[in-house]
Amino acid sequence: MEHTLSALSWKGASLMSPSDNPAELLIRKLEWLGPLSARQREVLRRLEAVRVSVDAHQDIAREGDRPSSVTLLLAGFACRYKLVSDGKRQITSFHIPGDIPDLSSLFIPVMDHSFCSLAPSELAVIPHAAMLALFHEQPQVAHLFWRDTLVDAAVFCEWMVGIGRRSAFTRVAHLFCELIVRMQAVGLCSDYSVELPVTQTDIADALGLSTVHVNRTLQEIRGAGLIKFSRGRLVALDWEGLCDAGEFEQSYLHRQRTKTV
Amino acid sequence: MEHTLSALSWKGASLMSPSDNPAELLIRKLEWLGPLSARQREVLRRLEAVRVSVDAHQDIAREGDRPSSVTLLLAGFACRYKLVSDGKRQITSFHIPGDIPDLSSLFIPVMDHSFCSLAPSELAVIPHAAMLALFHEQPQVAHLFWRDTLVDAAVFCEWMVGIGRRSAFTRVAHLFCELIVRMQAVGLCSDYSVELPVTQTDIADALGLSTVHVNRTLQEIRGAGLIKFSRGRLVALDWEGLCDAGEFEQSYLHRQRTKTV
DNA sequence: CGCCTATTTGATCTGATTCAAACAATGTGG
DNA sequence: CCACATTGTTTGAATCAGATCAAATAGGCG
Repeated sequence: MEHTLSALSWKGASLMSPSDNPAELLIRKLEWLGPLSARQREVLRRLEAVRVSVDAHQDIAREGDRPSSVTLLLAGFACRYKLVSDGKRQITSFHIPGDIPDLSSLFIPVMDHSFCSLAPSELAVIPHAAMLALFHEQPQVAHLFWRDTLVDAAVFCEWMVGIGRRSAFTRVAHLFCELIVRMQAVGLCSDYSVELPVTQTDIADALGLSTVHVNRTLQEIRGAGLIKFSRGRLVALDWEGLCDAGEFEQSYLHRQRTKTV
Repeated sequence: MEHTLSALSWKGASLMSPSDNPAELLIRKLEWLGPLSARQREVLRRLEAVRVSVDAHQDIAREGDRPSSVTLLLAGFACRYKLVSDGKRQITSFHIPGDIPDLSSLFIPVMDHSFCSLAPSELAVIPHAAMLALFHEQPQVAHLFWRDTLVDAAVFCEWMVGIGRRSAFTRVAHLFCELIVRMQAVGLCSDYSVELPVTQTDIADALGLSTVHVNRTLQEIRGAGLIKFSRGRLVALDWEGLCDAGEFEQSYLHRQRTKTV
C-alpha cells in the first residue's frame, strides 16, 4: 500500500483480458442500471481514458486526496476502507470489474476514505473533466451514474444492517451471496464459483469481526456444506441454503436486467 | 407506525414554524452543498409541493413501496430503518429539517428500507415529475442534489465504521457530535443544545447496541461530564471532550460553508 | 530449503446481550 | 385532580458471542 496513483507504472498495452474493451464494460454496467440509446453508447465509447496496471495491495486513492480523475476497475479486485485511531480497519465495500469506486470524487472533492487493490488489477483512469463533459452532453447518462451511486449506498446500508444486527454466521453467508450475485452480473461467475482474492483478515475487516472468529465461522459454513473457500476461490455448494443462511434478499442490489451467466 | 402517506391527514395551513418557507429551507440546504445562482433559486421557489403534517412514529414510506414523490422534512425528526427476520431493527440514518430522506426513490423506484417520523413533523411532498423537470431545466441543481446523496452515503460509511470497529462509548459520543453539527448547520442548535426526540431504544437500534447497554453507556458519558440528555434535549457540556470521546472528525460531512449559529 | 504470510487451534477474557423486575414520567379518562 | 395505563428509563444478575493472546501448522514462492 505504498503508492498513490501518480506514482504507478503505466502499461497502456498489457491488459489482462485483452478481449474486454473498457468502454464496452462500462456500457454493460450502465445498461445493467437502465437503458442506453445508440447515441449514448457512441459517446461513451469516445470517453477519454488511460489504462493502468497495479499490483495487489496498492492504495489507488487515499483519505484526504483530491483526485482529478475517476477509476473504472477493468479487471482484478479492490476495496474501500477507513482506518480508526487504534489502527483498526473497516472495509466499507468490495469492488469488482465494472465498478467505479471513487465516482464520488466527482462531486465530493476530498476523499473521506481510501481505496486500494486487493489483487493485481487493471484500471481505466478517466479525467473528471471528461466525465463532466459527458454529463453535460448526455444528462440521461448522468442519471444512470447517479443511480449507480444510489445502489452503492444501498449496499452500504445493507452492510450496516448486517454488522449492527446479524450474527457472524449470517454476515459471512450474506457477503458471499452478495459477491456471487454481483460477479454473475458481469460474467465473472459460473456454476456459483468465483475468484475471490481476499484473506480472512479482509473478510473480518469488512464484517466488523476478528480474524480468528471469521476462521471459525468459515469452518461452520463449510461444515454445513454450503461453500468451499480456499486459495482465493469461493464456490457455493448449496446456493439456496447459502441464501437462507445469509438472509439474503437480492432486491437491495436493484438490478434492472436479470440475466444469469 | 400504521399509516402510509396516502392515508395521512392534510393540513395545508398549520405549519409548526410559519416563518420557515419550505423553498427557503431547501435553498439554504442546497447552498450549504454548493453555490446557487439567482435564477436557480427562482426556479426552486416555484417548485410544486404539498404540505403535510404527521404525528410521531408514523411510517412515511415503507420497504417495497414505489413512491411517486419525494419528501422534504420541514420540521420535526425522522429516521430510515430496516427490519431483519428475527424482528431486530437497524436505524440507518436520522433526519432533520432540510433533509430529503427518500430522494433515492427518484432513481431507485422501489424502496429498500422504511422511513418514519420520530417526532410530530411537517413535510413538503414534491412529485417526482416536478423534481425531474427541475433537473432537466437546471442540471447544476441536479448535481447539488447528487452531491447530497453522496454526503448521505458518506454518513452511512462513517456509521458502518462506528458499528464495526468502535466501542459503545465512542459510538454514542460520535452520534451526538454528528447530530449537533448537522443541527447547527440548519440553525437548530444554540449553545450546543439540541432537541433530540429519540428514546434510548432508538439510539440502540441506530448504533447496533441493546437498550440496556445504551443506558449504561449514557450514564458513563454523563458521568464524564460530557453531556446532559433527558426529556428529548441533548446538551454537550464539553464539546471538545465529546469530540475526542467520539473520535469525531467532521470532515466526512463535507460542508461547503462553515457557518455556526 | 527457508522465509513470509495466511490459516488454524486452544485457552482465556470481556464487552455487550438477555432476562426480569422496579421505577419514573407522561398521558388519559372519569 | 386522582387512578390507571402506557411508555421509557434504570438496576441487577446471569450468560454468551465474539475478542484477545499465544502458539502451532500449512502454503506459496524465490
